[in-house]
Amino acid sequence: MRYSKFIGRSLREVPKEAEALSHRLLLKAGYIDPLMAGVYTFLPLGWRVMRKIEEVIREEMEGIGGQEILMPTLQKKEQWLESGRWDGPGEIDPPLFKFKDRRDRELALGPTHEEIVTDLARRFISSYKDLPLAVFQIQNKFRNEMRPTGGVLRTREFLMKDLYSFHANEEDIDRYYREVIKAYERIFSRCGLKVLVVSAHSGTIGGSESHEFMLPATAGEDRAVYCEHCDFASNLQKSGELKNCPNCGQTIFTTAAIEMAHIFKLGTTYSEKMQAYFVGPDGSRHPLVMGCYGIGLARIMAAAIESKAGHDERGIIWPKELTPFDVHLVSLAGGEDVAETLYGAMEKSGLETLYDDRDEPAGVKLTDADLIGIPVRVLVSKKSLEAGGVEVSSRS
RNA sequence: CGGGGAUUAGCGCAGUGGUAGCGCGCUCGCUUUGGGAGCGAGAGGUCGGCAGUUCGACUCUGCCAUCCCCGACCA
Repeated sequence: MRYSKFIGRSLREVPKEAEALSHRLLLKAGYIDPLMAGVYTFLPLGWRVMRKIEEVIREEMEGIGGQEILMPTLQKKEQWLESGRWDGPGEIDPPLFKFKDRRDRELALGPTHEEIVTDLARRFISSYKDLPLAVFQIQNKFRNEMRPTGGVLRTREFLMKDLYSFHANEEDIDRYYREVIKAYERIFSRCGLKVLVVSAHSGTIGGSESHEFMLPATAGEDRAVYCEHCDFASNLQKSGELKNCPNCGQTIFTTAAIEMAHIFKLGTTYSEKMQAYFVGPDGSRHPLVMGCYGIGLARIMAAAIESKAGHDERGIIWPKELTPFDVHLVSLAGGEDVAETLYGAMEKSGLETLYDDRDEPAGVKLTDADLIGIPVRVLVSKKSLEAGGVEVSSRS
């Protein structure tokens, strides 16, 4: 794509509201644009990164047998009354965005899909022979947060991958839960993120056991404790302050962290409330054993930048899997014609190319290239041509 | 929801009780071109909203809205 035609080119000055590093860089480089508190447009660069993240997640979810579906954003009150999360003591937190349609019927925007998916399950799953079953979607969620923070780190509308699994018994969900953890570890490692898997509270989602995937980062709102000698790690909220590892007695470390993902063993909480049963080999009815597993896509985008390898003083440095384009082609004075030809050839060969064809001084184009953070740069100029060709360099 | 800060051109900011300016960006022309270029000429504003005080309000007062930061919650 030609940078001269982009909607959302880089900014000389960053809006002062941005404090978090990833927020500043995403705004300055033209990846996102704010609409209101906690609501953003993803501009071409930002959306391409989101699609890359989506692809990594999709591959890994399909790799563990997840079937992709798309459930509605508009949800009806009745199902939320069934689960007890519409209002009252069991009300979901943050609360639902609720409103009425033209017939005065109460609706909500979905913040998560346990109700919808459990309803699907009770109608489509009837026998133990149908189990296990896992479905996932990548869909916009709406949460009426008290306070959105850190740009795209915590928003009121956000793209989330949510996976739901259904099992005949505890042993089977234990097995699948471990598979999901491995798939998540692959997702984060492919996105260049070194995360801690910590045990956590399950909040208003409910269930018996839950884990969070935390990225140590100063912008994080959470705190995690972990042991460097064994695999003990926990959300500080759950473990409380610790000096020594409860497993091996070694010193415990504490770090600020971004919650990247959260997974839950829901057990039969929802299936019992919503009467989602299956018939076992013995011919009697049992409630489905459920798990749910969520990842915030924009958080991965922001976290990749917040991580140590994701930026330097000049701008963003994308990992290969997330970069919005494979190559950043930059023409400088005297290199325009060759750059045009090269651009055509690169596009034709299937290389995703961002072509900075603007008539701008070298300083502007090079500074923007550093800011945008595409890992490979190809420079064509009079100087490079005199030296026999083009310059290829790596952002890191 | 509690506390703090803010709202003037696309972005960053000045400013005064007498009807608004700077830098960047944008448009046109010329010059320039290896690290955010130069000169010249332009376009762009109901000064967040509603009341009030006043001969006169962007400026003073009140209410409201919106945004940011800190706290409790989340992917």
